[in-house]
Amino acid sequence: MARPPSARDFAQDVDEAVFDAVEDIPPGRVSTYGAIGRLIGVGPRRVARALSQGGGAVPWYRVVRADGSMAEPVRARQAELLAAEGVPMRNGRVDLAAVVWP
DNA sequence: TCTCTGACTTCTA
DNA sequence: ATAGAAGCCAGAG
Repeated sequence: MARPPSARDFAQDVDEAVFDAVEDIPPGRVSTYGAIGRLIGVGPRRVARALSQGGGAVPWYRVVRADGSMAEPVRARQAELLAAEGVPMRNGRVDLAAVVWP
């Protein structure tokens, strides 16, 4: 639709970029909020927000914190899903050195 | 307009 | 390794 860009459209575009980057993560690998945010050009909190809103359509569980830990609300579920993909974990934290995705 | 909050990160002690 | 503080981005009241 020919229509002047608005702030809301821009935000939606950023969300798409986040989802695209998350979908691009191969199975058995994980990435971090900060890494994705830097690739896209937004802050890590913006990535987390995008996933919390519409992460249901993407492998959000392949996104973990910078230190390998996971978000509280989904921590148990995420650990289960990652373990199912063969992601090595250590005391509740993902072994980023082994599965981190550039 | 201001303030609070959140699936975050990084620095310093 | 743990803890506290500052920074950053966007939505809700």
